[in-house]
Parts: sequence; C-alpha cells; structure tokens
Amino acid sequence: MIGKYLVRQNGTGITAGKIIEVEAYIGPQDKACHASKGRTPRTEVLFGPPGISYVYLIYGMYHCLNVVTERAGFPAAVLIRAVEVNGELIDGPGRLCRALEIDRSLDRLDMTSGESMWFEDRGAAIPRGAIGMFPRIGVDYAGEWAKKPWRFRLQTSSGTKGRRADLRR
DNA sequence: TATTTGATTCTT
DNA sequence: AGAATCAAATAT
Repeated sequence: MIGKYLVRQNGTGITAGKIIEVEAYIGPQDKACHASKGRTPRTEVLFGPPGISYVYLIYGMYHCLNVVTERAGFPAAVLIRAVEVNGELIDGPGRLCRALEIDRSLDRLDMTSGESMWFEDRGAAIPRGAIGMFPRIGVDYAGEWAKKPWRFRLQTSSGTKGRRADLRR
C-alpha cells in the first residue's frame, strides 16, 4: 500500500494523500491486533472480507483508519499512519483522520466501491529499499508481538519538512 | 453497574 | 511526565 493514494471525497471536494506509513495487524495470535481477543461487535469486521474500512475512536479523542486485509475468516488489517497531501506530510493516524475528515461514520465502508473513500494506484514506482521496517507504535502491552517489524515507512525527501497541524478543538 | 484500558497527540 | 476524553472490554 505504500506509495498508493488514499482518496477521500466529502461534501466539499476530493483530497488525495500519498500513503507514507502503515502498520500491519495480523491474525488472532497477534496480541496487538484488536481481533486477538475474539469476535466482538467491534472487531467483527476484521473477520470479514478484505477491502472494508475499520475506523475506531482511540483515547476518546482520535480516530484511526484501517482497511481489512486477508481472506474472510482470517482477521487482519492495515493501519494507515501517515500520508502526504499536496507535499505536506500528515504524520500520525489521529492527525490523518482529522485532516481527511474521517470518523466512525466511515466505519465498515467498502473501499472498493469508489464512494467517499478509496485507494488509487497513481503509478508511482517505489524503489526496493525505499521502504523501512520498524516496530509498531503504542503496542508495548502486546509482549513479543510488540517487537514485530510490521510498521512500514517510505523514506521520502519531504519526510521531515511536514508542518505540524494544530488539531486542538 | 463499575472500573480499566487504549493501534494518540498535545502541553507542561 | 501528564492531560484530554470515551467506547469497548473486563471486572464486579
């Protein structure tokens, strides 16, 4: 997914963000994956077919956007952590969702339907080696699973020049 | 019904 | 290091 575009359409227009950083959450054994504690109303979507969004509220303040991956029956998803919009880095899942106006109304959306939110391949070739692998963030509670190098980030020249948007209310 | 927690971000 | 802030999970 790195280098592809996340496109968001709302009432006011279309915003496209190049995907810079993602994290993978893979399977029922992955203690960091929300599905590791079994099926609940909240995590049910993770067990379904791929291509469906999973948006949840975290810490009472921020939304996180994921997309379900893998076949139906095997729970897995990818968290979108950072995108680049018009050359500006939006770094962090909470900031990203605020910037693109993504909230729980977009939970369980079919992202292959081309409505409200979808992915596009705009042909940007990502060189091998341009993608770094790192441990996932904020999952220390997951024991050994916290050490898995399942965070992937595109090393961009603009990687450090992004402005920090003030997201306070 | 009550308490704890969390795939974050911001201020101090 | 701590606050903001709440739905979902867990404990009671």
